[in-house]
Amino acid sequence: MLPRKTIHGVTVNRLLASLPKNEYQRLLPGLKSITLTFGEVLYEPGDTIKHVYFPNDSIVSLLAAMSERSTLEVGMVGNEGMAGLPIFMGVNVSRTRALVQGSGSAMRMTAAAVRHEASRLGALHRLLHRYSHSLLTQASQSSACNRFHSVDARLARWLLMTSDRLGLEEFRLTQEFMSNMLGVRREGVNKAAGALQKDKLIRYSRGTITILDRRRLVASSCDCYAIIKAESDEYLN
Amino acid sequence: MLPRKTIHGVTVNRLLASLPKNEYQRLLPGLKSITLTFGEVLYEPGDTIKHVYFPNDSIVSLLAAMSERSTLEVGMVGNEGMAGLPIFMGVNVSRTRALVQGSGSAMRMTAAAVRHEASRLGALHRLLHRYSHSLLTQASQSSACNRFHSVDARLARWLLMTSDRLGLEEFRLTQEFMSNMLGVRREGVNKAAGALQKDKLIRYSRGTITILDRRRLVASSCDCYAIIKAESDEYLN
DNA sequence: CCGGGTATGTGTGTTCCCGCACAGACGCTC
DNA sequence: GAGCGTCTGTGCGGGAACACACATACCCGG
Repeated sequence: MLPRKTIHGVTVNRLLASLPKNEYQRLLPGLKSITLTFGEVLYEPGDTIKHVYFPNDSIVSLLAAMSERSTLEVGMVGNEGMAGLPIFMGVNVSRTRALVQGSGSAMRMTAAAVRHEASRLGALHRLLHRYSHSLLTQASQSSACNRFHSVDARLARWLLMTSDRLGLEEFRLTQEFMSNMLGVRREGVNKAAGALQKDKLIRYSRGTITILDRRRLVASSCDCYAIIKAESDEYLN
Repeated sequence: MLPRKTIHGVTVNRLLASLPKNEYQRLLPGLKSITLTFGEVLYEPGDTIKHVYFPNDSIVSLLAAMSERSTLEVGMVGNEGMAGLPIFMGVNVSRTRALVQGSGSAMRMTAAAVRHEASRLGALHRLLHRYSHSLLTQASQSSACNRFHSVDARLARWLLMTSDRLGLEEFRLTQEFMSNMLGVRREGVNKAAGALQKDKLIRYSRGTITILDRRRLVASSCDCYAIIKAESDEYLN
């Protein structure tokens, strides 16, 4: 686990925390602390984006939805990022579904405030630029990963990414849910999870997943995990 | 075919063509007209980006390279865009391979000039923001497409996207090359291409591909084509 | 403690695509 | 026009993941 900035023991959004104090102070009036609850949908494809979200200890998944049945995660947003990036890019409509994958707190900002802030070349502007690159890299790498790597490896990667963003080794998620993230069937997740459990890398039962051996789990996942992680962590420097 | 801006009959980059005259004039000294030839590699993953490229009638493919054998296209850049976007986002290193997929001309600009231009909030800044969103959408949609759709449909989509950017119904590309773009084996491309040819949607022989029935080829491709195309075309407005 | 809903385990066939192995087929050069 | 390299066609065996179909197992509320 990386060291993480906290206030009163609660993880705070690292993107916001990287802002110089004066700029943060300027943004503060437009920021509102809210709670995101599992399953909540922030945007559907085609929706106008009204707010952006800076997760603290929550996670937002960005999904490409094809048919009603098939969805695939194309981006995962935790305390290193922001959901609602299109607003920053001058686009008001979301092309993905933004789904709360992990309950927790987040800072919310109106689209208008983000647009206003994007019209000046401050620290937030610079950070969001670099975050855009990070998200693009994540999408590209996941794309190739989904194409070439086994369900087992992809599940391992996904669990690690989730654990990193939650800052926990244990969390609750059903196989059904994960199947929607990985773009495979529920039975496929079952098989992959069974294999990981058999190797004592994770334990899970009825929606509760525990990472038992992080190091070996990383080994069993593909390099994609390390590549995406490096890109997500280092852009804040 | 869309109407396309031309100078002396040669297609010009639409992104640059969308700039107001005075801003274009300001950029002009930093732009150099060059020729890109098929197979040329502009950047490898990890390379420092020295120039960005605005294709006129050329095409640049952005590839995620996993093992030496496996590559997958994560973005296609034609006259609607720019290769080297990370520079604009404040990142100097490419995470993808940029490969010239179609010979032709392009405008080249130094990284320093792009950085300088990004430090003012002009028309280019706004356009590149929106282009970033377009590229992110393209990567996301392709990702899901690669996951859920058949090789046949994906090949149809890819041929259409290539044809759009070249502005031609006929072009030269081997099955081997396409297999690297689609992330499948050469034999898989052969089978898919054979199916399309049997249905008289395309004709091909020894590297020369001709689109015979565009309308039905669109029908046989997935919606992904239309979605990506809409996003690529409309951001310039 | 009993039922119903949710979550998980397992099996059987099928399909798509991979890996390998060649066999043609065309085109360029000497 | 002989030879060689590149590109294309095809066939076969195998494996991963699909679709469908159930058989549990656990949890919670009445």
